[in-house]
Amino acid sequence: MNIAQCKLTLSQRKRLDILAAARAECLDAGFRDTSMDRIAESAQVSKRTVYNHFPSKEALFMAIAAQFMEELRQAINVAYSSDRSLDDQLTEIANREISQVTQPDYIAMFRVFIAELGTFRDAFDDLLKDWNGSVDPLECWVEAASNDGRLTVKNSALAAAQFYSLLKGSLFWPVLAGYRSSPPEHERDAVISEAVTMFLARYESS
Amino acid sequence: MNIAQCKLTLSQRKRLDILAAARAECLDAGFRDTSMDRIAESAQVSKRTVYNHFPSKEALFMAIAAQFMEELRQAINVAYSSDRSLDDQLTEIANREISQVTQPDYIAMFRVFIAELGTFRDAFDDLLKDWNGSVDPLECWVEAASNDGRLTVKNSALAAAQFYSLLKGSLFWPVLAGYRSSPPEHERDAVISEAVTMFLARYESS
DNA sequence: GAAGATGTAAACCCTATAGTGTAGTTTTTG
DNA sequence: CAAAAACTACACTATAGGGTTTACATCTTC
Repeated sequence: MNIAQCKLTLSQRKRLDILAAARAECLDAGFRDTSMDRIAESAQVSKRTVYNHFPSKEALFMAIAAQFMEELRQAINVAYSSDRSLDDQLTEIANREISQVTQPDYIAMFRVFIAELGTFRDAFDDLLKDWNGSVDPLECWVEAASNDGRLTVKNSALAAAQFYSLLKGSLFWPVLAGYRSSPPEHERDAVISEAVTMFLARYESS
Repeated sequence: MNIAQCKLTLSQRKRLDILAAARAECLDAGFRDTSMDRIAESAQVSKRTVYNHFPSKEALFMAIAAQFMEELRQAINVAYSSDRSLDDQLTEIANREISQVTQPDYIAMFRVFIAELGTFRDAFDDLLKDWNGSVDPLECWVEAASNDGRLTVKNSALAAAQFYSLLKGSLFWPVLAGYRSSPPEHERDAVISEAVTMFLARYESS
């Protein structure tokens, strides 16, 4: 459970230990079903120390959420290339997206957040504000391909959303919602390939 | 909060009152954050009566889940028509699906279930068993249109899933996950129209 | 090496809530 | 109407868990 020691002060190390432990416990049992006592024990830290770093359970949870979103911000940066086929590039984008989105931890964390949406809506809204402000890399890609004359797209934001929808609608959301299990590799590939085909059938310049 | 009186015995009425109250409280605050006392009060029933009908909070919750799924089973039955344009028929299917799926109560209930997924996974799996066994009406529609020679589809299940994905990926899932608010009417229409266009661009027989 | 920040352990308070037991009242039913 | 079944009010148990306090130990930094 301990983080690599590095050159951090004891206090900083403990803080990271607490965050890591809290996160692990959340993924394992959900935020509601873990207690500050358990988190402290799992982090090998006294309960009081937890409260020294985080004034309340709520604050600890929001710190986890912020940390998680920070990780997601390492966004997929797919630059458009006029040399490679569109099919190739879209398949690569899709594979990266799906790799991220099918990680068990990602799904579990997402579920935990949805579960707490009712309680923490305001705090979440704050976190989402700048996230929603950022530009979607796929949208940029679509625009670039459009400017290059290889796609005919009017609304690139909508087109990008459509592509994501085709992927996640089969491979992510139903798993998150718990009405199907994680898709096997061959299905993953089939869905991606069909999404690319459909997208190009609609938007590729003739 | 009372159900229409009809010719039910007192006991039956109470049972329905309890279910309705529990459901309302769930939608309002989530299952975890409502108590049996509150449910009893809201149903205008003594707490003991609640426990006479449902042996535990868990049992009560699963009864709500079963009731909810039963309602959803009143599935959309869109018969394929060889007279009407495909565009028209798909738009109608989409509108019905989206109407259902954008109801605030539907979304809230879905969220509650996701929140409890960790705790009740086994019980949910039982509920899902026969739900997953049933045939998807859109899949039937696609097959009918295919047999009629107006669509060229190899995998109709996947094609149906793609169509749903295009709709829900913009209009439902992000709302459920809480990272966007309910879409305004004009966006709803635009997404539906673009989904239909994309679907036909891919599958309509030339 | 001393001051001040930080960590530790354990007891403690307070509140919420699932679930039960009981004694008495109302509704259903034969 | 009488018996059985269901409902009610209410007190009670048991437990969990967030958060605080205290007395003492350890680490960081000047």
